[in-house]
Amino acid sequence: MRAVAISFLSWKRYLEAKLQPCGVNLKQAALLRMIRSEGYLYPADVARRFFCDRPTATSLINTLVRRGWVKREADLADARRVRVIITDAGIAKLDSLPPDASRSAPQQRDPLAPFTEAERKVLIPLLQRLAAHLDKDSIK
Amino acid sequence: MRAVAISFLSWKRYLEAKLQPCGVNLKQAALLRMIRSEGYLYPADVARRFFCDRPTATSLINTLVRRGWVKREADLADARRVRVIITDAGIAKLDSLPPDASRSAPQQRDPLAPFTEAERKVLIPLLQRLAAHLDKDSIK
DNA sequence: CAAATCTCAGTACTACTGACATCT
DNA sequence: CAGATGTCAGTATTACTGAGATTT
Repeated sequence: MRAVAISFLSWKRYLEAKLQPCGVNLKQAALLRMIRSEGYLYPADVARRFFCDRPTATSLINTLVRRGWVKREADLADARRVRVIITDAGIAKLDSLPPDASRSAPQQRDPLAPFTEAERKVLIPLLQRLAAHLDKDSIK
Repeated sequence: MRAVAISFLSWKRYLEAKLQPCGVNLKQAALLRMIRSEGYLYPADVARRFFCDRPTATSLINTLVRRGWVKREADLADARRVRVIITDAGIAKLDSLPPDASRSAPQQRDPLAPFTEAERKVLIPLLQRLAAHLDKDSIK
């Protein structure tokens, strides 16, 4: 897990440095991308995906609302719930980000650079199994 | 990198929940462990190891000083520098932590549980190479 | 009424920038 | 003096707890 932590933290710091001129941090960019691709998210979804509590999700959402990148919308099916949707400004902001500033789509600094094709074929499925294993358990 | 992020964040949340009753978070525990094992650290070391800036390292150290777990000491060889050393209370606190609450020494929830012995022998070196690759680049 | 969902108030910690004092 | 090291002030974000409003 030490190697996982170093990998993640190095990568995070690299991406944050890259995103910073855009006025976005890693979590904000990831959240915007999720909302755009899914159409909307409930605050509880946000909390689950970011491994945080619901009040924390509220503040994550609030910072994006303050920037004008997302907004809240009533959910007609269940009035307890709120849909978080992306705004035009949010889409524009996402489009303005450097293309490799994502956890999943690297280019300039390729995490896989030091590995051969055969090693990648082994490493990637193993990593995905590790993530699935740890993630599953974390849903208390 | 997505799998790496999910693995790390799930693991982090699990450990933080475990450490919380002790009044320590993951970074604090890791820092205490580093200081104990190395004897002392300079603030610049702390910044490098936690992938943060020097002022942030100062506040990490300050929170531990406030708790009485570490203290600062003059460095005789270079008067610009400060050594951060652990106190008796810090050692006692470390010893009181649950044994598997570390990034490196898991027990109750084994991250490697779903893997066979052969798979572990493959995954671990690959992960260490990934960490070394990303970490190296991050030293600007 | 019990449970789910969300938010608010308050607190603490993390992280950065910019500035500055000190020492090599 | 240039460079390295550490800290301070100020600000913003993240994260939690505890409480409360609303809806199912």
